[in-house]
Amino acid sequence: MRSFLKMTKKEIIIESALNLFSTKGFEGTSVREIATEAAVNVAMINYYFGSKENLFKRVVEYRASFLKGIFADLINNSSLSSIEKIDFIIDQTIERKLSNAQFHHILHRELSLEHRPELREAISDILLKNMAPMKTIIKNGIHDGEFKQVDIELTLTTLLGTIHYLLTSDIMCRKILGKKEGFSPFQNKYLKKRLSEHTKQLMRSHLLKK
Amino acid sequence: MRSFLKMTKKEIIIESALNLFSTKGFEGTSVREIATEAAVNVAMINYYFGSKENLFKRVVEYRASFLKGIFADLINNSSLSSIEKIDFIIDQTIERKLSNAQFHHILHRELSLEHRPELREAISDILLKNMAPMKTIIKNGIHDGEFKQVDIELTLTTLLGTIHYLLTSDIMCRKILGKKEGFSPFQNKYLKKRLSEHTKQLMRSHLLKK
DNA sequence: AAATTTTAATTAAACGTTTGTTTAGTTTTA
DNA sequence: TAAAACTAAACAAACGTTTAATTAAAATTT
Repeated sequence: MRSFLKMTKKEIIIESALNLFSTKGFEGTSVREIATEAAVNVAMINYYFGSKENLFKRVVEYRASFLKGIFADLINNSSLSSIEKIDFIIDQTIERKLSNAQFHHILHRELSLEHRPELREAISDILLKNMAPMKTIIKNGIHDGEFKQVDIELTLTTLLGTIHYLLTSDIMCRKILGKKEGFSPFQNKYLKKRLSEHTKQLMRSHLLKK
Repeated sequence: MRSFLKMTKKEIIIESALNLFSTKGFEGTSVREIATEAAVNVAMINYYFGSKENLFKRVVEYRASFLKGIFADLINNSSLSSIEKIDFIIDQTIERKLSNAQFHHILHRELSLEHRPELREAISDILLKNMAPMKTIIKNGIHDGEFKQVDIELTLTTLLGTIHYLLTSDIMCRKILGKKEGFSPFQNKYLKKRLSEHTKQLMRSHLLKK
């Protein structure tokens, strides 16, 4: 059992729901399971959130706030070259995706479904807002002559796609890297370093002029 | 309604299930929905497949056979350089992922869940078998001195991740590419070409020695 | 070729569970 | 003492599955 120290019951429910939704999916998780995990009465969930679907939205909102405003001040940092900014973005993205792997699973799973269109809209907006500053950095790099004239949107897709694809599941990650069953990828320093080095090298040869 | 010409009822059920599972998820789809879509009695599903979960496995098996044995003979084709083989793989992968987008959603969604471990095992094996010949091609390219000494597994991750990430959802695809709501990405020739050119260019600068 | 038997396909109805949600009452807090 | 937090129990609806009966097709025997 996790420790729910210094948390309101509402937060405990959200954290429990996040945990279950990410491993079992929305429809695969019952409110009774959430209640048990959070050690509260079933009725409390509807008392606090009105409905299961509403709880789901609050889970997304709750965690989405973690992602806000990153990279925004990186754009105007004149002491870094564009490729150094890309390096920074790569490490930040790996760090963030690794430590919130579960949450990212929820987002992308929901995106690939055709239920709850407003939620899909909200999720894609979250992800897109995150891409906006990256886009500007590449654009500036091109404008300054540091970068080649690449396809900006698809370059971002490559950056995020590489990291995301590896983290789709622990099982795939293990198999891609040829690791044994004991290997748990998501808390692994070696994995972080290897992924970081590959992605940086990739972006350098893709972006930098010769 | 789709036309189920020249299909056995079993196949009709599988196709209907594939369609619904991919848009609403496994738990989000009821057997009654599947029965309605396939225009058969509810009991027929358990009659033919035993259970809903079994039907799901059969859906995966059914479509997985489409993916078998591709690229296997590409390895020994001596009339193509390694980078030309990569080009071929890129176009094939785009084509295949685009025309089976729904099915790929099912696979990756199931992978990101922690339900049904045997199925996750089976799916990751399917995906991995697909990567094996690609791996060999890159390995050979390196050995022949045509390619740099890159991280082979992560290079594949990049190749597949780029394509996969763009196709996570039509809504994300539209937003990444800055298209209006009418734009339907998955049957779009322009998208194919743009994605193909970007990925090829990316792989060339990543793999080829200068 | 017709009649008969056997097997397979199909159906409507019901099964017991589980689902998300609500109610009505109780305890706790302010 | 009024509002908020919390509980056990019950709610109807939906779930996957099974049953028992019927129709259609295939195989076998006359």
